[in-house]
Amino acid sequence: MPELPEVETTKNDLIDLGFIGQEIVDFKCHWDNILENDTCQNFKSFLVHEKLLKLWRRAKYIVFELSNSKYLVVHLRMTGQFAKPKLDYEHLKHEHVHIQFEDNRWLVYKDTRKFGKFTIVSDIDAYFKHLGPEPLLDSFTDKIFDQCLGKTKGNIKSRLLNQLVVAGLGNIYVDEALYLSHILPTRMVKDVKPFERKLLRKSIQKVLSDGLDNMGTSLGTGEGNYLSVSGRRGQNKQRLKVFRREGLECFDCKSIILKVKLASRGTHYCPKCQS
DNA sequence: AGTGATGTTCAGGG
DNA sequence: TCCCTGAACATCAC
Ligand SMILES: [Zn+2]
Repeated sequence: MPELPEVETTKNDLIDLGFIGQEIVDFKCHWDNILENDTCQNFKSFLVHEKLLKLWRRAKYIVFELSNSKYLVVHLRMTGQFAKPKLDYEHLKHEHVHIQFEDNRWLVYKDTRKFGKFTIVSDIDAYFKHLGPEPLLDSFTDKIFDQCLGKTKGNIKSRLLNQLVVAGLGNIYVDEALYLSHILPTRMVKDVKPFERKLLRKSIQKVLSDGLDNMGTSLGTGEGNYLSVSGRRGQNKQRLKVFRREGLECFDCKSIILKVKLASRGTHYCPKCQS
């Protein structure tokens, strides 16, 4: 269930697989709903003979830039991941998309819950136009963040989960950033003061860059657990201060971390450090 | 065994 | 405009 650090790590690991510069020679899909805007046959005829020029990320999307000036955009949603490439084609459980490159290796997309999406995009700027700013760029300033947050009616957590406000945050890193900022997730956006907005912007960058340094957060061991390319675990779980720590002591004040439901999501906070 | 929860997003409706 | 709900699915912990 990848957020920005997990998607960035996956993208970086995909680059390391060495497919850039190669032509796509075959394409198979076994679950049509993963293909967003066309049939498997059309994806295949569109992709085959095109060269992979670049791999990059925007928000939680991975972009495969192709030689026909078009883009294969992949969203991992909850459980999407890329398996270790293999020379011989096989179709294992939970594997839904297979892309073969000219060195004959198959790039394998697996997705336990099948929520992931592959989309062919022509106008990439238009496709991403609605998204909020990239929080790890220098252009993500206090002023920009303040403008994006606005003074809207709802609570701060829901606001931060909205990809149109800030791109790339998800449930883990929102809870963590709010903890570092001493702000309760339930606080109304309009009640988040200017100095708190500055601290929140810094905290967002802190939790995301720490997450990235640790190659993402792998929480469990089951099928739905986040893993980067070839099944490598992220190491960021040990750094989490509140997420999935309900019932345990706050590292700062020793209060018991609480968990409630907010924005239809499990939400973790310290009742003493956050207000 | 049944029930609710799970790291995402989208559409629909109040 | 904003947010809640349900849906898209499979697995896991009670
Ligand atoms: Zn505390």
